[in-house]
Amino acid sequence: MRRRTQEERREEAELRILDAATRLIADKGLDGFTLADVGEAAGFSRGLPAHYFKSKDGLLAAVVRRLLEEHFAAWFQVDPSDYDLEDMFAATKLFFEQSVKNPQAAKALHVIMAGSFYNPKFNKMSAQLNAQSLSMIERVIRTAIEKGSIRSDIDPKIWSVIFLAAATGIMRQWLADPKNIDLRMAGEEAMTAMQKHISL
Amino acid sequence: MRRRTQEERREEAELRILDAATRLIADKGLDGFTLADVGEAAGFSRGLPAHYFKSKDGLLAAVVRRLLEEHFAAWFQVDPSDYDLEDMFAATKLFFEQSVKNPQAAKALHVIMAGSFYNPKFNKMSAQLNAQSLSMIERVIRTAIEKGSIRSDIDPKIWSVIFLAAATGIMRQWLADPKNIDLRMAGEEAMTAMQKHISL
Amino acid sequence: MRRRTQEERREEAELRILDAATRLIADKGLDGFTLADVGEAAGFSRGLPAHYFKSKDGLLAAVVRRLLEEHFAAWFQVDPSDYDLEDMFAATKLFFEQSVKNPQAAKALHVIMAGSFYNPKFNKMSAQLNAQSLSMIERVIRTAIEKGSIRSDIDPKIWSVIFLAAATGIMRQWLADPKNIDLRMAGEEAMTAMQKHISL
Amino acid sequence: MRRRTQEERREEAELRILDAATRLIADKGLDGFTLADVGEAAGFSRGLPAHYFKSKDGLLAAVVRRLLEEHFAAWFQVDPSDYDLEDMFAATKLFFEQSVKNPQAAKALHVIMAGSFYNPKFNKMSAQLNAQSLSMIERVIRTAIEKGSIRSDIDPKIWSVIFLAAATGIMRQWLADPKNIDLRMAGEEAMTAMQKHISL
DNA sequence: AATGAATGAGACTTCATTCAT
DNA sequence: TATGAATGAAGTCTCATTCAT
Repeated sequence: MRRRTQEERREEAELRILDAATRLIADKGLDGFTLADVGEAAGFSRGLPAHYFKSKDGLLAAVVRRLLEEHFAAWFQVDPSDYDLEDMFAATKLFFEQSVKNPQAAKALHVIMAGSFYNPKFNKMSAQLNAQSLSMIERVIRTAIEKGSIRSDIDPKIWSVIFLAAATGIMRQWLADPKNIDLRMAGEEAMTAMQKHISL
Repeated sequence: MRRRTQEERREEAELRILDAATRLIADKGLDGFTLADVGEAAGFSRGLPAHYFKSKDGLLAAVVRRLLEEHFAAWFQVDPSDYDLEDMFAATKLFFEQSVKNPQAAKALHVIMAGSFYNPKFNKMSAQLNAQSLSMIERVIRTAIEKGSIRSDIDPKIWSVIFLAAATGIMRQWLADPKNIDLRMAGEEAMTAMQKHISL
Repeated sequence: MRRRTQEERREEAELRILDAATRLIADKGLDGFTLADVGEAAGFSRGLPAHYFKSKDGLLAAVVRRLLEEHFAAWFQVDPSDYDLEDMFAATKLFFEQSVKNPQAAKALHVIMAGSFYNPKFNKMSAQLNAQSLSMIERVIRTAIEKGSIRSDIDPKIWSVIFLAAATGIMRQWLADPKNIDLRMAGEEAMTAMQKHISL
Repeated sequence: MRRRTQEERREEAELRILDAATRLIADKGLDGFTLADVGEAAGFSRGLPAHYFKSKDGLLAAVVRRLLEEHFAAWFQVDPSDYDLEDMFAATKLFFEQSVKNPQAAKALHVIMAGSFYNPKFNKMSAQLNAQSLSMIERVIRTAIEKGSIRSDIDPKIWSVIFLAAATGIMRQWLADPKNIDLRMAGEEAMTAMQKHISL
């Protein structure tokens, strides 16, 4: 049996570290763990995370990158041009499904977003994701109005805010108390309600 | 007479410290300032905040207490028993008004809630506020259903989640980017939409 | 008996820390001790030096400042305008005397100068001291030429380099091996030789 | 044939590593680079320097060895027995020439000497070089006195210190500020002056 | 032979907290 | 009462070194 190549070792180690970091972020919050904790949680030495990612911010950035790429790409990396209302609701549903399937990833992403409020390195990113989501929703609404599928007296900007607010707000509550909040039901109900309200 | 003055001075000093702390929480986040910073920002010595509030947690607790008492009492300290739908929407509107009037307080409260997720001393409080809000909304909805003012096929639990989600979600976006988000308009629009949707 | 005031405590503590740092620099070199070592050597906690001086560089800067101010002011903070050759040789002699009296200070200064070669924060300072010394010597020589007390075919720039080289070079050897080098004799002999050589 | 090539390759690789190390020492100081830096600067892997030289100290020792052997042999590895004053001044001049031709080597040597003061592994070497230089100069002076070419009232020990001081002091200034210091001129002038002074 | 992955000790630095004045 | 001096624990980060491939 051939031993793992260097590259494989490295790659696997990085992934295990990112996993451990994601878990720790979800479980203890951004300030609740140290780089050394991550190393140990991943089954490596206390120094390895720093060795790979140079700094805690570097590690967090890598975690964010991975979360966006591997878990929530459908939502965050979307081309809004050929998106209609149905697609958007479907994507939102997918986002919720993903989150239920991998609550730790969802929680970690949420924690990072919230905690990045004051970290100059991250608030730009979180602001960007927010703005990107808003403008995507807004365009979808505008297109739907033009197509005549929803009422024309709907303010797209306001309603993009409301839509995003509902989605993230429900998410927040579910993450805070997963046992008592039914993410899927609340999500669907809210979306249906909004859809009905703004439809012709 | 002399005695009174001492007490007053103490009280005023405490208030100035709490104000400074609120400002710093809003501007730099929970971990972005030290007790000494608070003392200096309040125009006192570096040691006074510790002297008055014993610890940073003590100071934060006092800040929370004050924010809830003085700024957001209408929302958080409500007796849901004699509350109807109108009252609730009015209270929400008031909450938004308060926040626009005193954004720093609103932001500080938000930051504390988010950041207290993993602070054992505070997550109980934030969970409580959340649960309290939810159950209050839920009871209001139930009562409204009984009174026949809203549809009976509405799930009070789900809709309390949705309502709170919308309110806090809009709040979050406004705090993150006050210039681009119109808190009052988005808030009112969202509330009206929900009200219409669940009404008979 | 009255206890020490806060200010006195602070001042004394700072001095003791600077003394300890000077000693450690002389004994172990710039990289041979930690801030914690300084605190303990001064009889305080391991954290105090960092508390006062923020960083190791900050502590070193304070040590330099103090050495220049308290031990070697005569040489380094001179107004060259009213200086003649005699004054300069006297100052040099004084510098050697000072060094013999307080070898630790002399050694610390030397170590810092040498070690600052690559520390951006300090090489400016050491370059400055060097340039300042050179230009002072050069002006003294020029004035002496004008006054006719030394030969006119002497190149002031070259000889300022030679003079400074001899002084610092002798210093260096003495510091490296105080028992085998007679700083005063070598210094005086060198100065006398140079003086004779450049005099008419 | 094959064997030879391997050895040559190894030898060339070692030389390139030593060159890179010399460059880095001159440019960044003893603590300003890592073994990995050396590997990369030499165009090899990050691990090769450690592989060849076992440790950083090992690498430094090799650098010193090479500098003394290849660049400054004339000065440092001299047999003083058959040396006269002329030879010594010639050797000094040669040392200066070498340094001008290969300033990086000169600077590296200087940096190592200065920085080795407190490195137990190296201070012995630097002390030895110093002592060796002094005793060589002293013997040359004594011989010259016996031969009657310089004054008998010259103290050989003192003057060996002065001579070495001037040479190294000028060197130091030139290394610190090569543009403003004329090493050759200052060196020659200083040597001529000393020679004249101690000659009959 | 050569690469680079992984370790772990130790440095710097920050700050809540305690204590002296 | 109020100030600020002093402590010490803990975190981040760097690297020489060892080890696997």
